[in-house]
Amino acid sequence: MVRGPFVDANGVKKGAWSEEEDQKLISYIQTHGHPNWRQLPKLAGLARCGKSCRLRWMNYLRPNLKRGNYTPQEEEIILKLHEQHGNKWSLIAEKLPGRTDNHIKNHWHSQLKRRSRDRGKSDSEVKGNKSGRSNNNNMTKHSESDIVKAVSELNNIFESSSLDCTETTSSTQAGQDNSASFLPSTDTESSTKNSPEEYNSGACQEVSKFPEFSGDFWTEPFISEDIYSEYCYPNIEGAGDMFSSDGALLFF
DNA sequence: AACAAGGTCAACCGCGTTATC
DNA sequence: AGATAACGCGGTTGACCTTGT
Repeated sequence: MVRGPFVDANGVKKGAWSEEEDQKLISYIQTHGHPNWRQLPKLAGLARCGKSCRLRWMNYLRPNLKRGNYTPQEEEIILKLHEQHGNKWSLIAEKLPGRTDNHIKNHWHSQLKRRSRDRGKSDSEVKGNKSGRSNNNNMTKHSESDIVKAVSELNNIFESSSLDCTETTSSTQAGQDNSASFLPSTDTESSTKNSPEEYNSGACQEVSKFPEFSGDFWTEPFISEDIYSEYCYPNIEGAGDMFSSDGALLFF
């Protein structure tokens, strides 16, 4: 799925990341943070450029990333925000905790672009589309208030969610949406070698303290970024500044 | 079963913006 | 104020996967 690893003329490694490289990057950022991406690869013992390290961390290794299928709510927000802002993926990503601009961009190009196009067609045209998923076809142009409302509803879900950091729950149920797979799984048999989940579990030294995330992203308590900073940036001050004292996200 | 076409997604590249000297 | 470095964003690529024929 990804370019095979190779070394360019400057001795900089490119292409797919190995597990060892991931662990080096995770381990370094865990301890030192990432005040300077340019210097980071050298200090971390990686033969990568800073950009590559940053991208790998931001899109794949960073704790609290949400992977797996997009929920209808998420897709709706993406569609609305894209309608309003265009290809401002980082801006859209800000409204979708756990999703990265790169992921959203990919999802847009692979699925939502088509759906958005269908919205511009008449109902009869859309019905004639054999691959059309009709659940969103009745949507119309969105006003700013629509978007604010949708995002606000999501924020309410996050803010109203309680979180007990000391609580551990049973391992995830078989067959459920793996959208919360950024959390380390306690089921070692089911974890896939080289999976991002496995990497992320290594990113946090005290993985057993993570509460298990056992349900849908939109209905389960959202994992507070305080936990993110506490467990994954144990040595970095102010890592949780982007969150309010009660743990609510300050994204909105 | 074999092949082709389209889909998916991690990663790279180039450029604009911001920070620092 | 200008030059340079560093960062971040959006577009694009390329290899694997899935689906259709």
